[in-house]
Amino acid sequence: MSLFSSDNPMVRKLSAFEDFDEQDVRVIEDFSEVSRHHPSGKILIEEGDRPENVFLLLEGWACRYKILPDGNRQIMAFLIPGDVCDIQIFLLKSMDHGIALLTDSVVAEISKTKMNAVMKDHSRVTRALLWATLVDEATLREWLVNMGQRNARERMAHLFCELYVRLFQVGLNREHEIRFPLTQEQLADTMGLTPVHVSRVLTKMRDEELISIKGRMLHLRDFERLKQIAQFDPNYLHLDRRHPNL
Amino acid sequence: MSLFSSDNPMVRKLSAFEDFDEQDVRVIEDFSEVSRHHPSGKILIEEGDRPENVFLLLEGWACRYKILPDGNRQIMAFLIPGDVCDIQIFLLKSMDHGIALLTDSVVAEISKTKMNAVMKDHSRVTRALLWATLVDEATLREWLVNMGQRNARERMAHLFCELYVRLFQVGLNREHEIRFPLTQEQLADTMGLTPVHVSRVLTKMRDEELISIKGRMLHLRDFERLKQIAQFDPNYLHLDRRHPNL
DNA sequence: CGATAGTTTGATATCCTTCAAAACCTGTGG
DNA sequence: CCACAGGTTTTGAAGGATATCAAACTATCG
Repeated sequence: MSLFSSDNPMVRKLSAFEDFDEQDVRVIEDFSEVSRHHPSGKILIEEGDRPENVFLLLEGWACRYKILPDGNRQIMAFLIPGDVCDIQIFLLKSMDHGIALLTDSVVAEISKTKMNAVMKDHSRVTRALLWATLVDEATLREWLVNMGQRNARERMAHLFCELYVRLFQVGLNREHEIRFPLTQEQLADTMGLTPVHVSRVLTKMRDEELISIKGRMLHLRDFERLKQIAQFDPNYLHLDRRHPNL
Repeated sequence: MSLFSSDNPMVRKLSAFEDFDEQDVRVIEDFSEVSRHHPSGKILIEEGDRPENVFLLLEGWACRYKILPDGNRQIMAFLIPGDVCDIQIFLLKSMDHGIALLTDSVVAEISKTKMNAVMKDHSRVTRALLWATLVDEATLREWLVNMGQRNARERMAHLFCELYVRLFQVGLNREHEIRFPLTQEQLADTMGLTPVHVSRVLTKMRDEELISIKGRMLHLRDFERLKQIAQFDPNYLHLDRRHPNL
């Protein structure tokens, strides 16, 4: 939390990296000034689009995804409150992937001019935004490790641990419990598995009292064992300043 | 190629994004000023290190990798001449992965002060460096797609296509032929497969006259079919300005 | 020329997919 | 409150892709 605390999810998130002063906090909160509700399923950016704005998620979940010619879909990231879709986005001529909402959400859009102005005048905020970009990239690398080196059960455990830590960071957890709006099909598209296999693995994990899922809530009943199964090391989230022992 | 052409691999690479003037080219070439030879296997950065310099690869190959507690290794990126290891690296308190040389190489190190000075005074170069970062991230996403949605044969084909295009971009290809220093074990660590299976798949691809490998050179004997097998779409490399039809 | 790293091959086991059907939710209209 | 529709989850049987283990073979390099 910043010295001047805030319930703005982006302030909470970036505070893991930088101590902000009052003005910094105002600058970040300002990003959320103009926000809109959008329904689940809404596509914020489509592959091929020329990016016009930076999106900032205030409430809800979104994902980055790519659809292959054969129709298969790969989800490459989840966005949760406080996350932005790439602040340097304007450098690209066209998007190489899409971003879609997974739940009804509240989204702010930041114009190119506003983003440039902030990056010119507010070095601490800029540093924090660039740090967030590095963390996104590190997360992507860890997902690659997840796919390459872990089996279905370990992958699942790893994702649960990551999401818990990230939601914790923005204050959206309860005690070992988080909102979990993903369908098993979306989980399958995330992990490179079939929904059938996801179902089997989840059933097994429930039987072993590792987790329970009901009503779109996920309860990590044995966080320690989940971390161990996943060989989960949160270092890649680069949160050490705040939460030395998650 | 830039208006003021250069055989510096970084100039060649970044020219895919930006037209540089003479001074820009000098700034980029200046990064290579102080360079050193290092032997294959040398670890440039180890997981846990506090990053001190930005590394720029001038000759040779390197990889980003992570080693899990159980000893398994995942390779998460290949660096080829012209590639840098993350210009924002100083924002991190410790590295979440290592970078090692895969061949004898020539490497330049750029100090924090030098990098900061360039980013302050040379906007075109800075934009190009940030673009390169975005491309690295996009490549990581494509690798995730590769792992999640493609089988061993398709993954392999995809990697070959990507490496050919990237080496083409810095002028290090021959006609459908590139240097290819990777062992099958390294390929396995890249694709999340066993060396045994990599061997079988490669043997099959050779039998089908898709590729041939001898003396650490890779020949793409049927690039069209490889692209098709991999569903290779180079859009994620964001090279459209230069090579509209690779 | 021998030592060592790298590659190939075979037999068998495991994980995950595929296909198909049934069961279970959840929200909606009557 | 019920019935139904659509999406989601579960279950079973069988097949395919990749792993594992072990051994032989082949480059490469001092």
